[in-house]
Amino acid sequence: MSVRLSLLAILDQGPCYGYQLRAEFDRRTGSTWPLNVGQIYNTLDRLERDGLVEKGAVDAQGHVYWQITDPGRAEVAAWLSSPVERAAGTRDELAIKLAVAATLPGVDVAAVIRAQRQASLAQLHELRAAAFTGVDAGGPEELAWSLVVDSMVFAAEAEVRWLDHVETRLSQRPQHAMAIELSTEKPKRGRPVKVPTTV
Amino acid sequence: MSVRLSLLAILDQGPCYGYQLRAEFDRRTGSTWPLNVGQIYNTLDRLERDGLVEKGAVDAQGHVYWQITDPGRAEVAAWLSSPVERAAGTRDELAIKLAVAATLPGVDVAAVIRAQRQASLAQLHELRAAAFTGVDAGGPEELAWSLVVDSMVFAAEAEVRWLDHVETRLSQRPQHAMAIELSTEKPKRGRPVKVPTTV
DNA sequence: ACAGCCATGTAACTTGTTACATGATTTT
DNA sequence: AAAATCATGTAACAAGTTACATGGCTGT
Repeated sequence: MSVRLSLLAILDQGPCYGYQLRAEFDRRTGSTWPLNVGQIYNTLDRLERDGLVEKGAVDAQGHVYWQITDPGRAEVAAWLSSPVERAAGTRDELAIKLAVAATLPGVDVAAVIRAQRQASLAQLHELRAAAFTGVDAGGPEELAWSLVVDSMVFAAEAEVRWLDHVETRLSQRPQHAMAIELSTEKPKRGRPVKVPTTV
Repeated sequence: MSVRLSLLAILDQGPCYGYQLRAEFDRRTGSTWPLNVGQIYNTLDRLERDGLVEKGAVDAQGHVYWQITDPGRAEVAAWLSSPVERAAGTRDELAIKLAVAATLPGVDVAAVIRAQRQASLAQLHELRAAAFTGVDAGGPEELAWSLVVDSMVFAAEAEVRWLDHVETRLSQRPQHAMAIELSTEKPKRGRPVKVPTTV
């Protein structure tokens, strides 16, 4: 939902045309995750379908301007005032992968962890180098870019720390103590979700 | 891709029928992200379409067993041996949101950060409490669950740290120094993606 | 003239996700 | 007998993403 809502939030500042929206999004996210132009028009159509934006005027150059509606403004306000729920809400690809790999008898978890750790660490170093070149950040665009890179650095650090943590915990017990065989008995549902949802 | 590949990896251990697959997935991920049953059959159909699994025998109870194919096995091997690329590859909802919010003139970024920080911190405390109840983890299922919760703890910690970091950096300069007005000039593409991809 | 960017759009597709229908079996 | 769980499936949709088609304009 972040692309959709980001575009909506930009439109909340004033009407834009499609191509312009991409540039606005790219600048504001430090061009870190460049957006395919087609997706803009796609998303605009869907936002219009949902009544959050509407086609506005066309200027002399032929630019098709889109403007936000009242429901759209409400949507943006709700987005900005409510936190992003990730921990319990969204699936964590790496956590899933490692949990599954660790509980599968035939899998060399240690190797999976090693490979991931190496890649994550390499990434972290590159990120730190990139972050370093951007500390002199003068303009707002550089600052925005710098914040995004920092978030990646923090996330990568946490990832490496967690990998080490997992490696330690797994090394304390033999591989077979972790493995879960395919149950031939009737499957029972596991314990109910214990992780709080905080919604 | 993680659900799809997780199911495939489980099938790599031996044939399963749909309903069983859900239980296997749930147990192995600590029932943290319970899977809608329908998605299983959905995913199996798509895996079959892609030639990664095939319908196998039906037992006396009427259970439809699915088995992995050679291409499927190769896919699992590739998945396990290659790292998950998140930092530069996948979009970070919160980073996008904050970067956009911070560069939008009319937005009270500080309030957004405060709200997020409060929610993330509350989540973190709940997670730590949940993790604490699980440290005595005896069985493999408890251990798997514990690892997943730990990953959430580490991620939440990093999130809070980053939020504080952002707050500090933003408080150093006035709000207007961060804002990026909608450009009326011809949009130019920003700097090319500087963040390394490590692929 | 030709290459390349500006600009709008369309069509197809991916994974994930939910709601619903339908029976069989099991438990209470 | 009723309720719950087991088990398989279908239909629809969301958001993201890409490839492609089509013009106009601009710089070389």
